[in-house]
This record gives sequence, structure tokens and C-alpha cells, in this order.
Amino acid sequence: MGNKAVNEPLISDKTLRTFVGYHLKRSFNVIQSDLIETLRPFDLRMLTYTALVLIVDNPGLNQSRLAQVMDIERPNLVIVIDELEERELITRDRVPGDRRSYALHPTEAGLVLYERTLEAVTQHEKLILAHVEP
Amino acid sequence: MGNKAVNEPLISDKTLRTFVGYHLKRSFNVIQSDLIETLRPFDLRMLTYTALVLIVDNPGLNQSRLAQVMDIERPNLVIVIDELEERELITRDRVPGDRRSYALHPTEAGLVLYERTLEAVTQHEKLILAHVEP
DNA sequence: CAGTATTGTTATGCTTAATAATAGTTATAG
DNA sequence: CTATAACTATTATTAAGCATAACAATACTG
Repeated sequence: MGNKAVNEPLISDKTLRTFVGYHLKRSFNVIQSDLIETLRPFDLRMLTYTALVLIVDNPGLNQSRLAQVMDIERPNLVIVIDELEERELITRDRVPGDRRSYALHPTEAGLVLYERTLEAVTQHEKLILAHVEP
Repeated sequence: MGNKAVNEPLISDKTLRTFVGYHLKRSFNVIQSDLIETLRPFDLRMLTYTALVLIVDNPGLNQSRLAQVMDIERPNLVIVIDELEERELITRDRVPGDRRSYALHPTEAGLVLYERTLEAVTQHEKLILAHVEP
């Protein structure tokens, strides 16, 4: 049918363009959309992926510390960890010194998934950034 | 983001740091937090502020077009416009040619608020960016 | 030991945003 | 001209993400 964009009035965002935050958000939206699609085949969301990466890079850390680094509240991390544990990608291990906390460790499956997703995410970022930095 | 204690183990985000999206999100979070605080005295949220700015810059546009530019779905824009209209910052005007759509226009109060917030937001961005680009 | 702080958890609410369904209006095909 | 398709705005529903309060178990401190 008729090309829609032709007869549509152009909208100016000239004021918003004066803000760095506006460009930052738009840029992030593009990368975020791509990342979500990249992680979909692995059945990972951004939060669960971030948690997995941090646990692999810092085996043995506890949930409070992880929540702090991820800049989310502890209660919200619980379900993320629940999901990773249920999928047997990580384990909650009792730590001898302190029976309140759990030491988080990746399983073998977690390490494998980490490697696979790292490759995919790295590749996708490379592709998407190839267009913006010639 | 405050350094809480000296005796807490350092957590490495070395893998995440290899992603541009990670830095983008962290940067945006800082600016976003500041923006939210900047807009609070004006009783504006980011969404309502963005809508107001775009309506001032493009008086007469309709909701479909605005939603498209703001990259949100039309149903989600309705409550934003409702709020701006209720506060008498904008008006929904019937357009003679097409009785389906509304032409959005800022009121005098809307223009005044636009000017005031623009000044505040510009100033805050200048301050926050002064620290990162010496 | 008593009081306080920390860890993980449950419950709850808010904001943002997407989808589905609907009513009214306009455009187009036959 | 009528039937059908498309567009505009709206409502209701749902889900993700993030925050706070409250709690039990455990650890720490004076």
C-alpha cells in the first residue's frame, strides 16, 4: 500500500537532543534490544545473565554482595538466584564461617553456558557497533 | 554506589566491562538519577517531561505520532497525556479534518513550565558532566 | 549476657511498558 | 453506495523491574 512515512509530518526532537542523557538512553535502547534477542536462545534475561557472569567471575560471593554490585535490592536478587539454582547453573553453598550466608558458585553447566553466551554477546556487540564506529 | 566498607572483598566485573552496553547502562543510570531529582520539584517524571518537550517543540501533533517518536505504545501514552491535560499543561484539540485524532498543544502554563525545567535540566547536566570531561 | 547488625527471605506496592479488545472515525475496493 | 479495511484513542490485563517493610536465623559487640 501507500508509503506511510512520506505523508507523515516530521517531528523535531531538537530540544531533547541537547541532552546527553537523551542520546545515552537511545543508544542503550538499541544495544539492549539486541542483547535481549541474543540472550533469548539461551533462555536468559539481562538480570540472570549479569548475575551468572558475576558469579563465574567471582565464585564464592554471597547474595548481599552480589545485589550490591548489581545495584538492585536483596529481595529482588532472590528470585534471580532461585532461577539460576533451579536450572542448576549455580549452587548455594553453606559457608563454614557464617551460617547466615550462602557462597554462590557456578556449576559445570553454568560455566559452559557462560562461555557460550559470552561468545554470542561479544559477537553481537561487535556487529552492532561495526555500524557506528567505522 | 558508595564504598561501604574497607574489609569487603572486591568484586570483579571484568567480563561485563568488555561490553559497551554495560558502560552505557551505568552511565545512563547516573544521569537518570540526577534527572529524576531535577524534575521532582516540578512534579514531572521523565515520561511526562519528554512528552511535554515534544509537544512544545511540535505543537499540533497527535498521540499516535507522539507515541511513535517516544518509542512507546499508544495505550501507554494515554495516561501520560491524561496527566498533562489534567494539570492544564497541554490541551487535546479536535482537528477539523479528522475527528479520530486529537491535536496536542501546550498551554501557557505548559510553556512556562517547559522553560523553567529546560533551564534546570540543562544546568544539572552541565554540572554532572563537568566531572567526567575535564 | 543483652542489644544490635547482618543475611536471606516473604509479602506487597509502584512504575513502566506490552498486548488484547473495543468504539468511533475515515479510507478504500468492488 | 456498501462492505471491508485501516486508523485513533481508549480500557483492561499482564508482566518485568525495582523499592520498602517485616521476619527468622545467625553473628557481632559492649
